Amino acid sequence: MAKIQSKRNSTKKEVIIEKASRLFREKGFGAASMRDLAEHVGVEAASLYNHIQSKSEILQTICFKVANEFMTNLEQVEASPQPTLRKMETIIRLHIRMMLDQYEYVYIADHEWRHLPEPYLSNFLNQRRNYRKRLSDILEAGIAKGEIKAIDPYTAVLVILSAISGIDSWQRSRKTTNAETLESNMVKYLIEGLKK
Amino acid sequence: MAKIQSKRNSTKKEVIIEKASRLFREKGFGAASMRDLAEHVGVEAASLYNHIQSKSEILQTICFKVANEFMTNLEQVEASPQPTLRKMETIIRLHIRMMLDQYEYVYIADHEWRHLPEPYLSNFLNQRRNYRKRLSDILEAGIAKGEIKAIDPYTAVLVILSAISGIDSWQRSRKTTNAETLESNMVKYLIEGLKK
DNA sequence: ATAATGCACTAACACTCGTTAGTAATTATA
DNA sequence: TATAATTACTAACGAGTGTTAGTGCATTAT
Repeated sequence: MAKIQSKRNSTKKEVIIEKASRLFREKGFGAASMRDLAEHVGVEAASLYNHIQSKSEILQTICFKVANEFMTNLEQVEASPQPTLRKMETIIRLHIRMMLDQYEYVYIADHEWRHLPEPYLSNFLNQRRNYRKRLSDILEAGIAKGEIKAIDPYTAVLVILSAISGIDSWQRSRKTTNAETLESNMVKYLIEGLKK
Repeated sequence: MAKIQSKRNSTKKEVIIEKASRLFREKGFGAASMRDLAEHVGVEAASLYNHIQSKSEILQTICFKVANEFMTNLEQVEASPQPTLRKMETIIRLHIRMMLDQYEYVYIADHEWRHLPEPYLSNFLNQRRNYRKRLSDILEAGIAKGEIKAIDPYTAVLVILSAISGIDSWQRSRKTTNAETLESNMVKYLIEGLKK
């Protein structure tokens, strides 16, 4: 019979989640059906349930995988002794690079979290709020130390994160600009706005 | 029997679209059902079809209403003799204000256009691409005239539009910051990045 | 060799979906 | 007041939803 596990070093569950991430991004979580997904995996819909518990479990896995990755990185930056501008640049570059080479996952965590069932939804939103708060704390500390311009930290965080998440609308027209150029252009714009 | 048209100066179709915009924004186009919508309007689902032709007609109406409003404004700005920085500020402020007081509509045009059926989908994306191109042309002209910093125009447009569309994640925590403050903070950050 | 597990299969359940037909009730026009 | 046009209603359609039960084959462990 048709077997899953095409690639080595990845469980069937991981294959399903990878295919699902592509599908959820293209059609949206609600519009993507399990039969859709099964077809992409090369299996009947019912067979998916030998590896996952539910459709929304897939969404949970994706959302929290991304959230954890960002959070881990943030903690490292917080613990480092770098000046504020460097900290921000590190964070911005990580966000851009995640957006570029884990596009599907990041996109879903950004746009499809609405469909998380409780209590995961609240959990996710709390983590998100917490992340932004700590980012804004970094900026605030930088302002207090006179390292960066006295801009409203909350607005700055909003602008920075939103600008990066907007890269998705660039993904579709990759031809004109390449990734490194985009990254450096974007960093320049966003960091310039923080300098004194 | 239960009648629609609660407010004067608005046809029943407009009432339906207004309620739908709220619903589509909250649950997403795919997850919002016609029976959901009908209940909010105070009518049976089938009755909606005396006023609209299909579910996706509602989405089309919303998306193109927003697109046209932005396009009209852009044409006025293009035709004006203002310096580049003023042009950009006018556009940025319009975007922010649209986001603030036509939130539901703008949000849907921003996030739910995926679900437009062809040929409306292509049409919409063309308009969007065109809009961004013309914005970036304004910046390019400004750079050529030496009025603003020599930043990559495409990246700048991406950052500006994305930053503004990210206001939606602020909408939910309105308490801390008020609208005018957010607008002026955001304009400051975004315009500062363009100055020489 | 035998038992045990893993996994894909078919079939089906219990919905929900957008939408249409046909009819009754209401409103506007004359 | 009689007639025409709107518009809301009930009932139902066919298709699609996530998910479960039960079955049998294939690989692995004993």
